[in-house]
Amino acid sequence: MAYTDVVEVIRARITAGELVPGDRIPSTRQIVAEFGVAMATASKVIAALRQEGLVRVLPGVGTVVAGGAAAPEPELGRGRILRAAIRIADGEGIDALSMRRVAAALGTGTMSLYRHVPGKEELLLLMRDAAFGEFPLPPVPPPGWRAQLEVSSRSLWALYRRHPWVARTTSMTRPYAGPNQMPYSEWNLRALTGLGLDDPTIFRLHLALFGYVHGAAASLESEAREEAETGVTLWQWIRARETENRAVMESGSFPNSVRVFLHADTGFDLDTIFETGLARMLDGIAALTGRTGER
Amino acid sequence: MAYTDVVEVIRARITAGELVPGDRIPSTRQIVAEFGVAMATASKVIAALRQEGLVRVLPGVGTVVAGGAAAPEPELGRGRILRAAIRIADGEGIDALSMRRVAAALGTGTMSLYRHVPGKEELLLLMRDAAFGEFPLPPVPPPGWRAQLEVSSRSLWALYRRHPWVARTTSMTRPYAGPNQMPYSEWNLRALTGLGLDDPTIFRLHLALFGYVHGAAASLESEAREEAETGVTLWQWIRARETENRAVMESGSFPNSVRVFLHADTGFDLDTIFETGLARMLDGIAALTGRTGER
DNA sequence: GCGCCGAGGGTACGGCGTACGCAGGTGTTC
DNA sequence: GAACACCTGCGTACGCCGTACCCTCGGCGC
Repeated sequence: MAYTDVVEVIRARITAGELVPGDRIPSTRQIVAEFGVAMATASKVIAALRQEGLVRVLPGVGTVVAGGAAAPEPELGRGRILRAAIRIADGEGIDALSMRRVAAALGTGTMSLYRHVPGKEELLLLMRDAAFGEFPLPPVPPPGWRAQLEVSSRSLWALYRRHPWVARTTSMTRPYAGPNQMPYSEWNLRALTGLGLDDPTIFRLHLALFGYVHGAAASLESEAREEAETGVTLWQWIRARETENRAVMESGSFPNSVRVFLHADTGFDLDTIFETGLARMLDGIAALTGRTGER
Repeated sequence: MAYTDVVEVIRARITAGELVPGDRIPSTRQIVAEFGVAMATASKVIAALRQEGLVRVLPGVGTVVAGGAAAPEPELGRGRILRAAIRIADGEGIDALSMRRVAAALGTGTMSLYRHVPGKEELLLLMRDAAFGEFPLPPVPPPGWRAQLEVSSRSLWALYRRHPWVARTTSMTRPYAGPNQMPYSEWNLRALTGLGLDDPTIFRLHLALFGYVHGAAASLESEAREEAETGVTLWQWIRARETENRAVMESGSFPNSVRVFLHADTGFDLDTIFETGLARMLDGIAALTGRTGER
């Protein structure tokens, strides 16, 4: 039996739809067993099919049927892990993200993940960078430092709103380090350059602005989510607490808190709060530079 | 031996200072053993002492000597747990804080903690509030809204610097809720009241300012600690990364980042960064109110 | 044909939060 | 005294977690 015969049989299985793109064709050893040929023959069969472009060989996995948009991923792969992890973190919260949970979502073994990711911390870093990749800054910045800082801050805010876990995992590793984070730093530093500020000041202003956006997201997100889950506003919750300090809180010692918190229902909009603080921060930078926003 | 004799002996021990407020007096069974009297007699002794107001009976724990502000703590107690937990979090980081670790530090069983604390989340909340209690605001505020906001913000900053874990655990529960946090909110809201701002705006400014301090602490603390532990500055670390993006970073695409980060050694002082952002934020509020800081 | 290599994955270890229940103490009542 | 209701300390166990270690298996170079 010539190797072309075997090629013919396998090609027939593919064209018949018996094997669809992504399926594994018989391995060399299986060919040896099934057709009673030598190892060299089986090797030649696969080489011929690969030559035709009918199949693709994935090292360490096997030889699979090629095909248009069908699973070009080598089964697992960093990208699939990353997407699954982000989907879990978005949907179930960062606390629900475990290596076992990710593996289950992918239908694979837990330890298989470690072939593609060194550990959970690195996975979080990659997730973080991938999230930044979803919110790229525009290629051409708007005119004026203020508009530029608004663009980057709002983009960062949108990122934190879309992926709340990013704000809460920032401190787990060195920040601003991934390739998708770098443009943010660069953008802000560029916006602040040329205004007559020295470099240490530019650096501090950049960090202060990032810190503000980050802090607003981190401290407000949990409150918003808790309120959404329980339907209890902050002040209602404080009132409902049965602690020993209930009397203190209603004692009249905190008149301003009572007055303002009672209006919290109308004033508690995350985006509005963020914009308020951002405007103050930029006003403060404007006061420092003595310019009003032109480049 | 009449029950009054036994009463006399125990009263003598108390007045002699042999038993101080909070100490347990002999239990009924101990009285039976020590004085050779019957159970009914021992009961009568304790009833008589209670009648005098000399002792207090704590159901299920014993009878203790009464006294002004004496602690009736039953050996363990919430206060000891709290102090041990804070000591661990300060010294070994919040990640090292586990219920088992706290119990070990106290030389007690893990589950004993749950007699005094509902769970870890509540323990963290109590720790947070205790930390706030360490940094009380002055009883009489300085004149002018700006000076007042500076006082509270710097006090909060000092708190975060002293107990870094506070900044990282804020989002785990409802913020600003403990009795020691309330004065901070009240202080800021009072400072912002009377400047012609409406309540929702006051609320937003307050949250924005808190968010800034919190964000600065949370995002800078990890960087500072990592740098202290490894001795590697941020830029050195980025340079040392062996990722696929090293070429990108050195490609000249980020000229401003390179320029500014190279000066990071001189500009990276946490307190200075904090003060820079705080001044900007307050300048921004000043621009909004049209006043410069007077009340 | 045979060894190599790299991917997938199973087992196990130490650690976590905490539900549950038991032991041993208490003052009071029979 | 014995029984009772109570409270505190704490041992055991369960189901999670991250991950070190080792095994299997397929394709490939020799």
